[in-house]
Amino acid sequence: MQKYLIILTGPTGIGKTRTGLALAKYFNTEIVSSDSRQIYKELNIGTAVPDKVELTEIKHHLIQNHSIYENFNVSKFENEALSTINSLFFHHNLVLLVGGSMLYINAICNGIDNMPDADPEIRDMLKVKLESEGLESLRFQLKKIDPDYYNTVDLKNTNRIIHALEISLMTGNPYSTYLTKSKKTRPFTIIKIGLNCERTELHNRINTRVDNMINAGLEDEARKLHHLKHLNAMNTVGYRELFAFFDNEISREKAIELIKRNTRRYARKQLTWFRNDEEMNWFEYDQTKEIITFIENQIIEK
RNA sequence: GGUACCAUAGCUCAGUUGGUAGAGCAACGGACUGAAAAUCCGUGUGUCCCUGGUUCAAUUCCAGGUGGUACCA
Repeated sequence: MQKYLIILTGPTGIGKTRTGLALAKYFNTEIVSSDSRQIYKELNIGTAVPDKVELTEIKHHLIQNHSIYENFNVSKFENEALSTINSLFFHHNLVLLVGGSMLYINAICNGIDNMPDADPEIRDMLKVKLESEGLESLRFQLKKIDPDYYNTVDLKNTNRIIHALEISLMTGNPYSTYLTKSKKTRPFTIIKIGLNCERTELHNRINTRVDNMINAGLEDEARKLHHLKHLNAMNTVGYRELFAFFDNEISREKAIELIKRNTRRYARKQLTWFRNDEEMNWFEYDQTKEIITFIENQIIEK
């Protein structure tokens, strides 16, 4: 029996949760999340996780099942999401993957190369070096260790340079030797559904949603997490702007304004990524009926 | 109703001694292999309020109109 993974995605605030629930009910199946922030159990309001009613109506996976104290990453996501999806196929012919994290979705569709997780000590060491000697020094080191990657990487992107160095130093092999550029094959058929709407309306939806989050108590939630702002997981829109307010760097009003702006920018970045995906089938956010028809036609054809 | 001041990018405003204009913010485009809601790169998007006049040339000067603000009635 052919298995289908329906990937439902789109910019933040477009209504993926709602449409996902409707599809899950219709196809009598379960939802796997592909959201890099909803995966954390400590985050609620700011990540717009499905509420308790929604989570009991339909079984969700990879929602709030990890801690912000862990060093979660895309590779762990790939492994965990794939094994979850494959076990769901034991009882379902169709499974939903719902979320907007582009790289995570890409890892499910195309896979990601195998390499070890970065050693936090080596990363810290490189950060110290960055502080004391500057980015130029890290570039110089990368040029010696991995000239191939040095020639292709964006040399202004500190994160990428640090990552290439930490993997190279840890393993003794140049980072670029781990990049096979091969696409992994999956034992299921993928159908990609993208939700969208006119940009102005998307901005309105986002602005309203941020106001709703503030009214729902986002400030209190963020205040409790303030002392954890150094964690990777807390470098998140909706929290970091409030942290800046708590640290007296900006006003409360300014923080809310920045949350809206940064959410809008995130949505644009998502659209940039998804736009280039030729496999994406685009729908307006309220076309649930059309989406169901589309999926059914796809399945019948195969 | 009268007088003064203002009208330039989505917003706040510069500016052009007359040669079709530029800052900040916002916005937009792009890259993307273990931090990805991350990180990085790039782009002015304009009937200079409207209609006449002067001029080789008007967003700029002049007149009128329209809209706005302030003050006086």
